[in-house]
Amino acid sequence: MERSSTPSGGSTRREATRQKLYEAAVTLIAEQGFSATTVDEIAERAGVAKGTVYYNFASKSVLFEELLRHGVELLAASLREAAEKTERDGGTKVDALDAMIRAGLEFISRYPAFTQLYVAELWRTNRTWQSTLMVVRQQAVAVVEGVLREGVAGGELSDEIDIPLTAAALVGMVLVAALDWQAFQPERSLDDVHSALSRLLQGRVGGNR
Amino acid sequence: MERSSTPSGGSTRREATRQKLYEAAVTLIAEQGFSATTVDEIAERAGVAKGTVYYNFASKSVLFEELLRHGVELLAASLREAAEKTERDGGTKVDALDAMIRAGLEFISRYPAFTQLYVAELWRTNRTWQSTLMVVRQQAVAVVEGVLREGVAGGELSDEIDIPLTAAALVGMVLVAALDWQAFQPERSLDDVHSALSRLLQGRVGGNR
DNA sequence: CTTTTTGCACTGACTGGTCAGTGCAAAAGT
DNA sequence: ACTTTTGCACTGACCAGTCAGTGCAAAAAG
Repeated sequence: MERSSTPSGGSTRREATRQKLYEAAVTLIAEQGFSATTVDEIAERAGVAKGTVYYNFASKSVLFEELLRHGVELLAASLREAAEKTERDGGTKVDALDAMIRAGLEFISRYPAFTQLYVAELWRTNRTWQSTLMVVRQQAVAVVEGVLREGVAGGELSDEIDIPLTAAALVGMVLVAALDWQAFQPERSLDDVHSALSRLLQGRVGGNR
Repeated sequence: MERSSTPSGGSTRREATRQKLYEAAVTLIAEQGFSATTVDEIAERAGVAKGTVYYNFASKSVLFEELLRHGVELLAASLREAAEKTERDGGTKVDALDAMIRAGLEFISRYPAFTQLYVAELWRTNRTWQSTLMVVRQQAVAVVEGVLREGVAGGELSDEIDIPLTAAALVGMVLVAALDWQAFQPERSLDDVHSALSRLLQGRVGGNR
């Protein structure tokens, strides 16, 4: 019957199967979208029988929702870690933002499919995922907002900035630049992309140095 | 024998039907995605019979492709217009970028559904739309690249900026900030969003004014 | 002027195929 | 022993695309 959903403690075999299903689903859904991806395809790509999908997940939608939650935890964790590391190393808040941009780019280049899928589904007016996605989004944006807030409090950043809007814009800038990089200019290095974004963040676009 | 055709182009009735179908399709696809939207739904929302969809468009995909082309032309035109107007008024290139940000925001708030759909479909690895979407994307990004290039040539902008990457990042910033605004903070005014982005562009985030 | 023809625009019932989800007995782990 | 996975046949809903036919107005014929 329904085992407790906490992964810690479940059998290893089951967990391994779920992992294979996540990986298969994330790439297929990123490529084709949720509706266009069939459960048969997911099962086949994961090398598993169709029945196994339904033994492990209540439905196709549930599989997708758990996938989203799983993925965004990884992202939020790596952003948080980047910010904290900068903190420990005595960097400024702008340094922390810069480190987070890099962490974001690294995440996206490691899990491009998850990012594609996230962007594609986030702003749907569709009621189905909305609640899951709101949570998921908030986790990522909150980390950036936290750093901005501390920067303003400490006088390092202008107190005129609009924290939620600026955080959203920064996340968007990184997200879209990264996807564009992967999709349309894959020959560029991560450093190229990082320094372009860094320059934008630090206002070194206008004025000749 | 010659059918009475209106001097410029096809019959008015046909054009009106196609317009209704565009409008119905754009909102439905933005809400649900391409695959999850049925032709029956589109026809019903447009107030026509299903057969009419196929009388006017070869297939569901073709309807969607023409919709994309139609929409991005509006966007590129309004960006171009904003840049040119700034030019005429003797503004700087940074002023032009700022005007384009505003034009982008205005476009998005006028056609939110188109923007949603564009973002959701653009980075799919799926082969189906790729060619159409590349063209569509290039039309929008090229306008921004043009202004950046002129700014660098004229010495107003740093010659160290990576034009394609910066253009993509700027477009992304505006796109995502605007969608976030619509979806999660709709009470904010266009001016709020514009000034937050403007501040980011002009590097007034770091430093207390 | 009246009747007939022509062709465009549209209609909606229908078809052939697809796919999420089920059921179950046998096999394979652990 | 028990949990998990397999393989496969099956169902019922749903959906893209088709097609024979309708309505209408302008043009041609009478």
